[in-house]
Amino acid sequence: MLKPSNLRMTPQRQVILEELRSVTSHPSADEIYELVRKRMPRISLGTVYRNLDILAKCGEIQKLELGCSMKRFDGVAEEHYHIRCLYCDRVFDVPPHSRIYITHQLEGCADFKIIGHRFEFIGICPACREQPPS
Amino acid sequence: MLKPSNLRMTPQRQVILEELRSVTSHPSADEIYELVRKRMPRISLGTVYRNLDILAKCGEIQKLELGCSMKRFDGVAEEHYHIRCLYCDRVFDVPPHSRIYITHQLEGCADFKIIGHRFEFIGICPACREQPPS
DNA sequence: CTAGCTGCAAAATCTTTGCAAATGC
DNA sequence: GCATTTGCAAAGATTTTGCAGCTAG
Repeated sequence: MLKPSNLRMTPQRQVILEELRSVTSHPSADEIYELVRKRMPRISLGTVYRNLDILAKCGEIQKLELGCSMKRFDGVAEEHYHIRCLYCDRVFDVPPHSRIYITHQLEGCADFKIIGHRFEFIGICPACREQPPS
Repeated sequence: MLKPSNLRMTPQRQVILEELRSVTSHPSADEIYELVRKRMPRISLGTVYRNLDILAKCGEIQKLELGCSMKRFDGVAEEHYHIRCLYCDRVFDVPPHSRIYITHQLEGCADFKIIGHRFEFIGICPACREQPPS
């Protein structure tokens, strides 16, 4: 979680961080852009992308690499798993105590240095179970 | 692994399947296009995309949703985990006996119907350990 | 025959980038 | 003051789609 000292806290960066932290919906860059635009109508989408990248590199937020076309972002920096609804594509947090212990020893991949893993549950959310999409 | 009877086995589809099954490199659509083009110079990229989609929907191949910008494809239909090199981005298979037992019971997500999971290891491959990229 | 498929090209989607002006620190 | 950041717009990268002609079964 390195924070290079040459980074500035611009109003744009501040608002992007605040808006992302105010929701639990794991929004895409474009959704964050729409949220931020309500407070800062002149901000550009490029600025949103640039700041999300920078904030993710600093460890302030997470850029999620889930199995959907767009990247999504999470204002919670602590690693945790996610579960995505197959139908509505919404993403929810898996409670941290459900984090699975993953061994870093993989038979047959002995020469690989394992440095992490990505884990995503796929399921059907309560809302979509009630009312499957047309 | 449903195979709708209204599907035809065209030469293009056949060659795409053969080429994908002839490699273990988990190629992207564009890489498959290049492979197929050696045997079928007039094939179009659109046809490759359309056939990869159809073959994946039939369960003949897998469309991998890994944490990289392009989708990659796997000619092995059986589910197995993958490990991707952080440096060179190459993807390797994790031997099937390393498959981890994942409980479908998730505390706190009780209302979610879990139907699967995606799991990808990130590591550094032997080649990149020997000679880190510049 | 005819539903499904192809090649081509244009469009769509998501993300990155070049540049000149503006601005935190 | 000056390196970083911004808005804008254009370009890039990947994937999808419309269409008219072709083809497997």
